[in-house]
Amino acid sequence: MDTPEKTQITTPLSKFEDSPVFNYINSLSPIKPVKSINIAQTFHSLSFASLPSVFTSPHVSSHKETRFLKRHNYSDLSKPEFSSGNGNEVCKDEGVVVDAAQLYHNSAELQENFDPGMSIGESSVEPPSEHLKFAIELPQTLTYGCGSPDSGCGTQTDMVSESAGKSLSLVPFANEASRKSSLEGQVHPAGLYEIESKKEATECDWESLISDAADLLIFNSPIDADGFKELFQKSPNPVVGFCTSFNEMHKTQIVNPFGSGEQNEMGDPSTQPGETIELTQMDPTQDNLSANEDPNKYMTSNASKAVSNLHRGMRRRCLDFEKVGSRRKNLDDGSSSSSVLVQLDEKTTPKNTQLVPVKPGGDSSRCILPGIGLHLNALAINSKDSRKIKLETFSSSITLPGSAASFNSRTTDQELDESLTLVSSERDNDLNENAVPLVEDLSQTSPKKKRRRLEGEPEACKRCNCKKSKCLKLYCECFAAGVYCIEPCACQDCFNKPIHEDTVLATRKQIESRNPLAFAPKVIRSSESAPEIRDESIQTPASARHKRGCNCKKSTCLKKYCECYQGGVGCSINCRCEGCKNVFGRKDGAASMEMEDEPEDETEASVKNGVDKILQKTEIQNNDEQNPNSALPTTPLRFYRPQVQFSSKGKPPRSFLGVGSSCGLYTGQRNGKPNILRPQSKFEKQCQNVPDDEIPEILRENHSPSSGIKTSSPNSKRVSPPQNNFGSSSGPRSGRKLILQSIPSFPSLTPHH
DNA sequence: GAGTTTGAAACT
DNA sequence: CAGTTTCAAACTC
Repeated sequence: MDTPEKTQITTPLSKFEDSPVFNYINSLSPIKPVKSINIAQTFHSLSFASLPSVFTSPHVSSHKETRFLKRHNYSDLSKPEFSSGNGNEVCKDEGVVVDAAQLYHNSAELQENFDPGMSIGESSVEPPSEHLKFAIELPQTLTYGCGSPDSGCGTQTDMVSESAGKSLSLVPFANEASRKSSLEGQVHPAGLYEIESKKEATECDWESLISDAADLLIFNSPIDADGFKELFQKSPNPVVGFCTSFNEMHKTQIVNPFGSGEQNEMGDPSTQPGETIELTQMDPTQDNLSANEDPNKYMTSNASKAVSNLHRGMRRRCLDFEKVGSRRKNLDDGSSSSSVLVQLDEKTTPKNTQLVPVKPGGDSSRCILPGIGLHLNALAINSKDSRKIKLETFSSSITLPGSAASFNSRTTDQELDESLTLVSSERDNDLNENAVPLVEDLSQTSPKKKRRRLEGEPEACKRCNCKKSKCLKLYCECFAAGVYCIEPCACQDCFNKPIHEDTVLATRKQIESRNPLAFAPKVIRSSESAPEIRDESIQTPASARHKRGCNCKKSTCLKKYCECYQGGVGCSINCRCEGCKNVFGRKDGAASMEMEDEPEDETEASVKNGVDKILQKTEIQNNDEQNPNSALPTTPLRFYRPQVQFSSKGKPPRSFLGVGSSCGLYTGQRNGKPNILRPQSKFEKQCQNVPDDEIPEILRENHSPSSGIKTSSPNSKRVSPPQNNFGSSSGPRSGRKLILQSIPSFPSLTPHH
């Protein structure tokens, strides 16, 4: 209201009032413009903020359609429909400022009618983009809406739903919305007015739709919805509540690779290279404060920014792949060095891969991202599934009651940052390590040579030293990790830079075409096992496995030459190694680590001693690595203990996470990101769960109990149980199922429904 | 820092 | 799929 925009809006309304049409409308609807406006704004702000990245707007699609299409291949068929439909609608919408004003008004009224809880919950659920989308549709709705005042929400809702194409449309919306969430931020001031009005209207529609469709689609369990609502309701200031919830969501999203699709959009003008900011730093509290101070302002121009920022943070952490845009240039300038290549959902399909440079100053998360991205990519294979994951994550975070709530609260951005940092450190996975320097690392940007870095700086991101591969082959650690080479790299003729993005992407595609999992984490870690690992020194063998297995002949799998060893995982049946003495688990099934279980003196005694040395060298960093284990907490409590207890014995040379981050692995693996969360919150759990289903078969091999590998492999015996999910008594699947149950709301959103 | 070893990646 | 070559990290001195 205070904002100029609002003022503008009101003005038009006054003018309209004079018009016969307006009068007619008024006669029809008791709604009063003024009041509605205020309310509308409130909602607007809320809705705006609330808009989850999850959903995209048609506009976005129009703008970036190409990218979206690529990435969102997985998206449901329905989606395309939307996009097409939206595109048409959008055209219509454009230039409809006046209508928009009315819409705005109407929407405000509608909002009033809405149940705050519902709207809020809805809004939170909704992606920002959706507003746009709805806005697009609104024009039509508007006309109708005018006709029937009472219809208000209901009418619009119906209209919307119709335009959308049906209840199912919600799902697609969500997908698109996620994509386009960034759009809002990008919107130009000129268009802002329209957009806002549209947004409001959209919100109304959205809310109404949700309310109507909620039963059908979104929330499988009322609990989820309620829980979500509670978040908002709890906070005295809806805005604040929203922010909080929003942040949480973002966190979740961050963890969730799938949100990546949006990242691109985030880029926008608003996203300046310099700005790249890290959401991590963004303090939810601050956001809230700002919102409180000037909600309207916050909501409007700032709101978009805030949202975009949040998204950005999320995205960046998660993986921004393509947004290179303006940033890239800056990066290229050499300002920053580190850039991260992240693969989006598309990665599921090799072709879609995209790289995004990240600023050096960027988040610590960067390092993580690459891995995550990759992992995600792998996971992404099932686009649908990916969605589920997202949703699940979201819902889970939201849904959790009491303890859960606490958990969520914890997962503030800061926490996330921390967790990310930890993860990153932890995760020096094969892939990730080198990939991106942490923020801290960035400071180190000093041209230390890689070796130095490796030796002295365990955590430091790896840097390559390629001379002939041009950093466009998997030989290059940076490239393999999905990150751009940075200044510290000693590579020659490097093409793995933002400047050569096209080349990099093309090369990646080529490699992926050859081997879709080429950029997937080499080490797959079953999240399930993690929990157990903690207590026990290292059960890694079981918990994690190298994707393809090693082929060591002379190193006896006791040196970093061995990828299994390097990844801190035991050798498995997949390995063709000779004379395996892998401390983390021998191919033959004997895991030195497992000694506890099966004390094979040979392995341990002899190996251990030697190993210990090695480990010590490699080491240290392992502290973080240990975390990985911690990361896998099955129970919420575990979250609190990020640090794992690695047995004094062996710390894996590198982070286990590699894999998964699992949840992505993170979920592991790359997913890790999610897993990433040091505390590993639900998110991780979810991720973990997800992985089984979503992880590519290859990845699964090791993990899934079903996989022949596991069963066959000696290690698998031990491992398999844990792997199965959390190793909890519940049994592998059961654990997962449980999670899913908790998550229900999101799944419902998925196209399935 | 130079040279060697090693095994993955790439190629045939 | 197997064998060979290429490559860069890991390692040694």
